[in-house]
Amino acid sequence: MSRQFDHQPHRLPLAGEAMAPALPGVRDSSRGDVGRVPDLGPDDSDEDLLQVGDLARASGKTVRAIHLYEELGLLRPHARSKGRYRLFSQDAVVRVRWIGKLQDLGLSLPSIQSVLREWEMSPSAPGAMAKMREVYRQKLASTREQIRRLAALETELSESLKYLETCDSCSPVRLIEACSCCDLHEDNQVPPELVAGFHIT
Amino acid sequence: MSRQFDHQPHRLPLAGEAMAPALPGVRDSSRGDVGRVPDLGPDDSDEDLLQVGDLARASGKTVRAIHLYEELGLLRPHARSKGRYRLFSQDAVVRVRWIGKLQDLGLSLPSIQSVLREWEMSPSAPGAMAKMREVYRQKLASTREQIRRLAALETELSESLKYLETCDSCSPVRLIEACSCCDLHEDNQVPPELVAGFHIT
DNA sequence: TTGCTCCTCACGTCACGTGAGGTGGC
DNA sequence: TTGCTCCTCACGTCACGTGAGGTGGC
Repeated sequence: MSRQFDHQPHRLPLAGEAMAPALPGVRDSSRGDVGRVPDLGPDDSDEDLLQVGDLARASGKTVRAIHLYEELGLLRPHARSKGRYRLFSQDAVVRVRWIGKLQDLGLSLPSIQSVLREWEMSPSAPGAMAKMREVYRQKLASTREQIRRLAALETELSESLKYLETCDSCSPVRLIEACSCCDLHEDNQVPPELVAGFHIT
Repeated sequence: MSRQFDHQPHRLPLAGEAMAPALPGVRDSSRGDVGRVPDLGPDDSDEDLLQVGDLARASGKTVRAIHLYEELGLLRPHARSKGRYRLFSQDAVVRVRWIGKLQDLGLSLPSIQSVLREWEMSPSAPGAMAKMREVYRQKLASTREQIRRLAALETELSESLKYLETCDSCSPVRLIEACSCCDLHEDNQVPPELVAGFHIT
């Protein structure tokens, strides 16, 4: 089922490895730790590269979604294998999870795109942080509002379920039309909106 | 701005009113209370009909959305005016709000469609109620889960904002690249994921 | 060769948004 | 006539889902 991290990390030969060994900074090792190429220079990021499938499992997103994020410039594979397989660094997991969280906060992918561009364009570190803070401050407010809405819905659901409990004592041969003149509910209680919505039109 | 209920309810001449007065149950009155047609039979629902715009405002949905719901069979106008304007009964407001709540609970319109069909097809009142309860029971669980997720995100946002407060004391000429070796945060605190996500790739 | 994973199009889906071009009704 | 609201197509958008047809690598 899960072949996530319970095996050797992927080590595919990189694009241009044999054909253009002069190209620096683009290396890794081949699968199963056999055929590792000799080091060609100082490089600290040639370990533990992930294929899209691995990244998908590690981040809880689909391969298609990750392709889309890359298309939108939210993500870049660290390298490509000879067979054009995308190879991601571990950082990519953080990035994809980060995208998911911003989505949960209500940002669209185009919004995330522009937030990220602004960040990358920013000439000043604390300036970039200030913009980030503004976004997060607003999202904290809207998230709290969203929680309030869901909590209200939760209450409505509970009350509707309580109301519907009474229906257990109704006769199975009763037709739905009879509900409008039902007197089983205590104090002729008016049905909650989640129940009333069915009956209408 | 809001012309919702601060004026006379709409009273448009109904379709077929002059041409086919024999058609019963399809009536209302003309706008501004002038030109009201005489009653043509027993009918208790010819008052306070709403145009789509009114329904949209009253339910917080767009006209386009209401058209879509009608297309999907989730809603039917009580009647049409001579000019083919849709005329909705007050019940429609409850129905549209109900749709919105089920959407908030995570149901798609096709799902709502089938829930509604099942309900309308059900031969037994308590049987229909039992099915409704099953849906609501599951949705109560998923809503609680969703609230938990959002609450966790809320905590993360708060912590990220707190972390970012420290950046106020950073020099404005600092570049973002310097963040990776920043030592301003207490105990060399590791940045929260919502902050780390920016830095990556 | 088999089995698995990946590749690049490219069309489908869901819940609408957004005009285009026209009519209704005071 | 003006101003507002409505009508019916019909194409656009957003975040993917879902094949189609092909290749990579043990």
